[in-house]
Amino acid sequence: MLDIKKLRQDFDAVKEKLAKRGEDIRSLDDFEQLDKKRRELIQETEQLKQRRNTVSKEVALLKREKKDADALIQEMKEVSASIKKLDEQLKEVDEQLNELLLTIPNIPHESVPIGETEDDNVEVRRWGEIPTFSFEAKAHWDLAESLDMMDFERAAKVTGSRFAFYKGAGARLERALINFMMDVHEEEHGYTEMLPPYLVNRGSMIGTGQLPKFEEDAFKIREDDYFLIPTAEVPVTNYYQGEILSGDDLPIAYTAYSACFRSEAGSAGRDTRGLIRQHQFNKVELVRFVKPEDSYEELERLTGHAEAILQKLGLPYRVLNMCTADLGFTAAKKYDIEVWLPSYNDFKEISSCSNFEDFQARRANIRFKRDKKAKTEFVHTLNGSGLAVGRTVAAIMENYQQEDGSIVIPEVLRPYMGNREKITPPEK
RNA sequence: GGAGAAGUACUCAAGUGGCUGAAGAGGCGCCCCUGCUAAGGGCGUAGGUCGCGCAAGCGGCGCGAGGGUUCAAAUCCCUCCUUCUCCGCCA
Repeated sequence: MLDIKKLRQDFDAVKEKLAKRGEDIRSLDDFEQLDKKRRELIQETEQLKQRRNTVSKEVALLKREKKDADALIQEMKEVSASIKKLDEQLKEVDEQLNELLLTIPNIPHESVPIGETEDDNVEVRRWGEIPTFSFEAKAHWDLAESLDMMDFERAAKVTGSRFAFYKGAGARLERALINFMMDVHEEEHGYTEMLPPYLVNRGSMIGTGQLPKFEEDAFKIREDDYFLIPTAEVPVTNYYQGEILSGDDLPIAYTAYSACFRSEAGSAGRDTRGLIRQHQFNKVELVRFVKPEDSYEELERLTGHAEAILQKLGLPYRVLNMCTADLGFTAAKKYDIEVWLPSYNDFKEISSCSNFEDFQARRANIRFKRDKKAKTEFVHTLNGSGLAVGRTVAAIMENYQQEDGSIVIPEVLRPYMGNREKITPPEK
């Protein structure tokens, strides 16, 4: 959510910046009129309320002295009726304005490249050697079959498309990666581990910006107003919803593993095979609550934490500075980390690291005080995948495959895999 | 899921319709006294948010949330949320 005062003051400048996103921001046109109407109503109703407060005291005084107060009471009946009417109007305008503000995306940071398509994303660095194979490399879904690591067909029978059973070494690899990632972030990067709820309420989904605009992307529980989390970002960021933190405690850093659920509405026909695009997948998430002046430095740090996992696993990747068209609704700046996937003969997103500045903090009302006497300020929130686990499994399988059909396990993972060195077909 | 009870400020807590625009205590801050890691005294402590204003300031809203009754609500009524106790069920 944008600062309403800033929007009021720099309306045209903000509008211009938002236009660069290529988003439909026609709703902004109503802002000035609604804002004006709202303030008029507030002034009117507050004036009447002040009158009511004053007279109420006079009435109380008269009553105590057993004097007649009927005239005043009669007058106040009318005043109260007017207040009620005005308050109703105000409530309606407030709701309209709020609804409008909730659908306006964040303002891109000045370091974000302006662009119209994903081709305008800017590669900022690359790490690792893209592997070459002396044989025909297989896609992970084919490897999964020959090594009996996953079963997509039976998952379709049991649940539906875009679900998977992990089996045997596949299940073990997924679990090993979760533990490995969490351990690195906890022990080496200073994050506090968290295991959040997988269902959240509507307020939380609004807080981090999934709602109200993108309700069709989420799975909703029918009878309660609960949603399956699309990412641990939602419960973990909303952990401090409505709170005022102490400046001394910042930055606060949490790493959380969770299953993630996405309806993938609008993704029909994309990435239909394998682990790349599932309705349910595992992810280790990084979330940071920081002081505003630190947030861009913190974004670099957080991105580095995600990259460290790929480096330890020896997976080649590149980092992109996402352009205005590809920023998403909530981010002021976003780096995507893309891992090399031989089956795509291309890089594929495996992590997304964003600085939301105070956009989420305003929605979720997360503030801090620098010291006891300081004014409250909004924190800046950041998050990033550290990493998407299923895609990491796919990347390891494809990049570490051998001519004999086996998969070499990256060294750092071996302690988590019963010290095995490679994955071979299960014995019959 | 059933039955009861409760939610007041940083914490504890008083408060059944109008001198409560929330007593008192603790804590915290400043000061005094005394002196050395004790004790006492004084003053301050509703923060937050919204509106008007260049500002000092003025005003509105705030007693879990949202409605309602009333000239007037922390106080009465309704709905919801949360917590606690007992029962049921369950990992």
